[in-house]
Amino acid sequence: MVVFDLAHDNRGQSHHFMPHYAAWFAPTQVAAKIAPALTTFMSTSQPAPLRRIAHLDMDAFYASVELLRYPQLKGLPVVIGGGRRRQDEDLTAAQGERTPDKIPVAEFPRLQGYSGRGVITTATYAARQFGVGSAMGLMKAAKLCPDAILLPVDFAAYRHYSHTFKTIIQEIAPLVENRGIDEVYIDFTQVPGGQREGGRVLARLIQKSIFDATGLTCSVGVAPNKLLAKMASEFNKPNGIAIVFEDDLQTKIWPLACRKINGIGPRADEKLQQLGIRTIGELAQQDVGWLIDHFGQKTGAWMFDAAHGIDARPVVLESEPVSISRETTFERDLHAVRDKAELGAIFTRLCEQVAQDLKRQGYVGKTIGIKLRYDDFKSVTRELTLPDHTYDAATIRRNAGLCLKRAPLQQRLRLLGVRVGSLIPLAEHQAGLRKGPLRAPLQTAMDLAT
DNA sequence: TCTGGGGTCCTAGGACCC
DNA sequence: TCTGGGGTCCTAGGACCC
Repeated sequence: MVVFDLAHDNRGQSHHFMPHYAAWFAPTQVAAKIAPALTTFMSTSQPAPLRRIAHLDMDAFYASVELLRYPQLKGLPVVIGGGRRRQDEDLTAAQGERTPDKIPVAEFPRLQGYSGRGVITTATYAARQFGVGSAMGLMKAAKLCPDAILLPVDFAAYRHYSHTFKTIIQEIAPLVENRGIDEVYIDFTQVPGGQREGGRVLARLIQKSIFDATGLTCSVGVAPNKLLAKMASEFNKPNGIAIVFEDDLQTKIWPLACRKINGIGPRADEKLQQLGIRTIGELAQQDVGWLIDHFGQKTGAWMFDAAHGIDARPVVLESEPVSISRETTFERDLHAVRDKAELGAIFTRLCEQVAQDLKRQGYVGKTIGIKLRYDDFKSVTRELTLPDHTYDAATIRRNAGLCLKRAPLQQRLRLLGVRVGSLIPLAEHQAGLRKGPLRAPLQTAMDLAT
């Protein structure tokens, strides 16, 4: 393999790159000088690298992080979720002077006797044996498996481990796209070693590096694109690697249920089944036009491509948030009139939290919205757009209040949410404000001149 | 005793402007 | 007086994902 040493990139770091990599990452002057030579070189002696995209998915992430702290729970039925304060306090009290790993199993809170509206976020395999699983109500789970240990969700801990494993990946392969707390896409195409055994060698290196640093395992799929990589990462869970090439489409992808395609959810799947389509292979046999007739231009065309393993989406390194929101389900259903004071207090607190989130993350938004969920679980949203961006809690509260007035309030409510959308970075907004007063007179002068 | 919280993207209709 | 498209913004709902 030919390696060019480009000495230093614009962050002052030293790297070795394969030639075609240079055009992307070298300082412009260097790239300009070597580009013609590279083009000749590539066209004569270097075959284009295969596009190799990896999807990495942490195995039972929340439960695994909890087991690092409480190894004595390994193999036992554990569910994580709820968030009733009682569990936190029980556990804190139970800890006392002991380190977490020394707390006897008998002292952990059980599902039995749980009351409240929480749902399961994660269940260990031992717990799943009893038929409990993600999104199930905790009270229902308590009936199925009363002896299961119930741990409160600890997002601070999960975020910490999330940051750790993502940093490790980034040091090995710099092109990483975040997909929530426990998943990433990685572009292997230009990474040294990324082509070896179709990506298996690099996947193994990343897996081992994460395990050595954290004790956590993950599963990796490497394929020509994100769509196939995402499916592949599920093939050999847990702690597995799966390599998929274009030629594997018919043997490895087509036998799978349509629901395995990321983007086909319960509704689309049901509709497909009604049309007699169950597998991706069957989906692939359909006519594009026919799919468009049933699912619309965009979805139909997308489904057709997906079934044929086609997906050109790039790995996206950074993206700006579109909206920031807070919502809460009440302990008991509340009525807009009879529980006005309680509801008002919650409403104000949600607005303050959103305002705080905006400030902390450095954004301002100009669309203020609310979400209501009624006791029959039906939801409505109302929103309005302000003339200017804001992160001010009182402004958000006032306008969210106007939204609330436009919603039906006869029925009792189970959830209230507040959202701020149409976000722009605070810095951008402030720069705009400084320019604002200057621009108006200039505009006028120009208008007069023309 | 049903069903959390934080997001993104798409659709579709209406307003409004050119 | 009637009749156009196209583009953008706004709003409400819904599917989907982690």
